[in-house]
Amino acid sequence: MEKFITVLQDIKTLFNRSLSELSIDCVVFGFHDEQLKVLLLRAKGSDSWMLPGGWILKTEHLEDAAYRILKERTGLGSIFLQQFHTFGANNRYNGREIMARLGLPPEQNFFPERAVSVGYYALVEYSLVEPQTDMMTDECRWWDVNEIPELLFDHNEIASRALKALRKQFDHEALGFNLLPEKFTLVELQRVYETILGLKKGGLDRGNFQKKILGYGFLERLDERKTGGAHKSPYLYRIDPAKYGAYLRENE
Amino acid sequence: MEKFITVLQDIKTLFNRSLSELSIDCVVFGFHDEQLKVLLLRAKGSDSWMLPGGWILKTEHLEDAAYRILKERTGLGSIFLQQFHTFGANNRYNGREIMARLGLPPEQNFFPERAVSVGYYALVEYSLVEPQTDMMTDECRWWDVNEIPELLFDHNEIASRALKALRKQFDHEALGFNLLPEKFTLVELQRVYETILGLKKGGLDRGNFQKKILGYGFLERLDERKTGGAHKSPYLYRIDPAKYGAYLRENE
DNA sequence: ACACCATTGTGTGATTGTGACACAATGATA
DNA sequence: TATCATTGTGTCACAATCACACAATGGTGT
Repeated sequence: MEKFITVLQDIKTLFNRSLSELSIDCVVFGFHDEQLKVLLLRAKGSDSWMLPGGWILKTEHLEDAAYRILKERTGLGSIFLQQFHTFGANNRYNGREIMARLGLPPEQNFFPERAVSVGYYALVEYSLVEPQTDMMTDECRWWDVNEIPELLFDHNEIASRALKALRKQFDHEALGFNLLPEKFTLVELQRVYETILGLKKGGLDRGNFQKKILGYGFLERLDERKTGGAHKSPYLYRIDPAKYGAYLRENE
Repeated sequence: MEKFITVLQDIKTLFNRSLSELSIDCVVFGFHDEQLKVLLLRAKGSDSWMLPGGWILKTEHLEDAAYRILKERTGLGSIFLQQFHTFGANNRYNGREIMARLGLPPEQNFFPERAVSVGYYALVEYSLVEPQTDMMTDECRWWDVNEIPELLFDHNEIASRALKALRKQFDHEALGFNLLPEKFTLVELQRVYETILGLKKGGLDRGNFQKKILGYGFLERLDERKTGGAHKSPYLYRIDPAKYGAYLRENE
């Protein structure tokens, strides 16, 4: 109970320093085992899962807040991060409900009556992430994107909308490698695309996919090959940062 | 001065009923004289122009707030409205600056220290709009999108980002008719597309444009023709709501 | 050591989509 | 009634995409 009171003090201090009506929620995507994954947190002392998120400090740029929150949860600094929608249903959140979930008297609610949340999605390299909990949660782990449980608040809607935004952006911008290690083969990249677009293995024609991706002109073929498979070993590729920058500028 | 005090009372009341750290700004697009137009407001007693916007009521859905603000400024109820970005630079807005602009002592600032703003853009039929001022402004009129003056706060950035978002959405969704009257010719629609995409008259091939648009399958050709031109009179078209709904569902 | 096999790198031909252009039809004008 | 800008529609070349083919290759099993 002592510890609980300390936590509540922390929260009160946080609200004093933050824009208390406005939060950020992040949908962190990773790729592992030929599956698209999402990072979720379990609320302290409950079975309820939620997206990583937090309040924006009064002195803080919105985007900096998103980077800070992701850094706290994943340990990663350099991340592909994209704002995709702001959620403002007037019933999407309820301070009293949170009090109740924490086992506190709802009538003493000190959370804001209502909050609007800015949604970001992130693409990260799965293997580099070390999921970390915060003071409100006691578990943080990856979930398969097709097996997301019922989440708190409107987080299911946020997650599904993030996936939709991700798919849309994938259609006309080359982003797949953000989910892969620095060096990767073209077939690995193809699996990322197939998974995100909801296709089965081989749903994209291998030859055509490789021609298309290489046609963008920002992939650099290394002399190195990936060994270990019982077959011809494929070349490894990596992003050429200069050429990728040029590609981004062309496609505005 | 009496009136001023009344206005300030109004503002204080408004803040008590609203999420005071969070505002909405709207970029209202219209089409007239073969030009894309934006609706701007002039701040009371100054030469400074700004976007229509406002605070979100505590009990109000974010999207309802955007519709309310647009209704107040344009008199229109049914509008194509699209959230496109949320602006959260920590220096984008300054309560003291507003006080100064209103000719009030900055140290008595009662505006929020900082505000984040959700950006919406709207497509409206130019001829139906009756620009209306509010208590903070004394002029409201259309500006050519290429002649937007320097605006207050970060409104220039919001406007240019809205235009970018509009162009992007135009690329892969049929929206042009939202800017036109109920009945229109295909060449009128073509001019809308050319203007928004930044092309000159005839920049799109007429034949190909018509085939493409009609190929979407949601335009209904009327028996009526548009007369008055010194040439063959073109057919009028209108949206078939049922078929347009089907088109939207297909394209997710 | 050697045949085998899944996979890779690359090529080819068919199909589809798009862009450039052509032309007869038409409605107002003089 | 001839003229003319504009409209409705069609054709054709070219580019992009798709479906498929095949030799090359690195590991596996005998």
